[in-house]
Amino acid sequence: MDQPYSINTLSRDFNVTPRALRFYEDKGILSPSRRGTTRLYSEKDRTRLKLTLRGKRLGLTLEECREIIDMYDPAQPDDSLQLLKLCEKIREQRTSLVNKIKDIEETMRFMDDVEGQCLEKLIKNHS
Amino acid sequence: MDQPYSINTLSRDFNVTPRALRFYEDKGILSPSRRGTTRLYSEKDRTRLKLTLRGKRLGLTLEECREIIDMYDPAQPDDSLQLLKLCEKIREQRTSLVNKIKDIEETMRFMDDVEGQCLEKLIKNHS
DNA sequence: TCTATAGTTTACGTTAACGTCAACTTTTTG
DNA sequence: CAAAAAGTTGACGTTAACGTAAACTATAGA
Repeated sequence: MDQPYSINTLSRDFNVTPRALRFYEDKGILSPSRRGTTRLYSEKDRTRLKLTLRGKRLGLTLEECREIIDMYDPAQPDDSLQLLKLCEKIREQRTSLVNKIKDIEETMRFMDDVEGQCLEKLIKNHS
Repeated sequence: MDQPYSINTLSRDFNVTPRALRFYEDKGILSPSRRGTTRLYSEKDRTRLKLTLRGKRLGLTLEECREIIDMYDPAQPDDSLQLLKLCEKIREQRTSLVNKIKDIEETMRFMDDVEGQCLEKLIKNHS
């Protein structure tokens, strides 16, 4: 269940290169333990990697991904002020996500429009 | 109504630098006319710029933006085969957008989760 | 007409996110 | 135990998307 993953296994599972995994480690996104010099990735690393790749698909930078991911770390602060700051960050992220959805919806409408014109021409060609 | 825009006006309107506008021209996204050597941007350029920036916010490359934008050009083909290919492209783009929405929804759920934990701790701190 | 102001081209610099060797060191396995 | 397989650390290369500075040119207002 909680067996560690080698760098090659993880890279195959997520379809990224080992180089990328080492790079993410450099950027503080992953922090595999070591057996000697060999990296051992945990379930937590898998989760963080998954969140990172999801963020990338949405156009976030690795730095932005890390910001989001670090929110989740059980090492969350106990300090009320810090917790409130976290809540504010969450609010900002939500706004940004809502805006992205709006962008997507508008792009969808754009596609509909283009498709409409396209079909019209196709029909015309066959009459 | 259809007065042309200077490079500075356009850059202010969309909050991008003149350098970026020239760069987009280099990449075939914008194609302003000229009065002498000075660029004159049309309404069409504004539209294309708007679509480009929208694409960028969704994490598309300029090249991908151009692909989408070029679909709309009234210079659409009359050739049925080309039109069908365009339809296929539209289908692919839709799939990609739907996937992005899924990613956003999952990220939203993630945020909810983090916020939940956060509020829990805050309440605990005040009891 | 003179001088700001706006605009142009050319070209090198920069940052993010890896790719691609090279040169070793460990493991693992037949 | 020897050779192949897996992994490691540099370190330089690459692409996208501009930033930035230099050196002019054109145009517009006092």
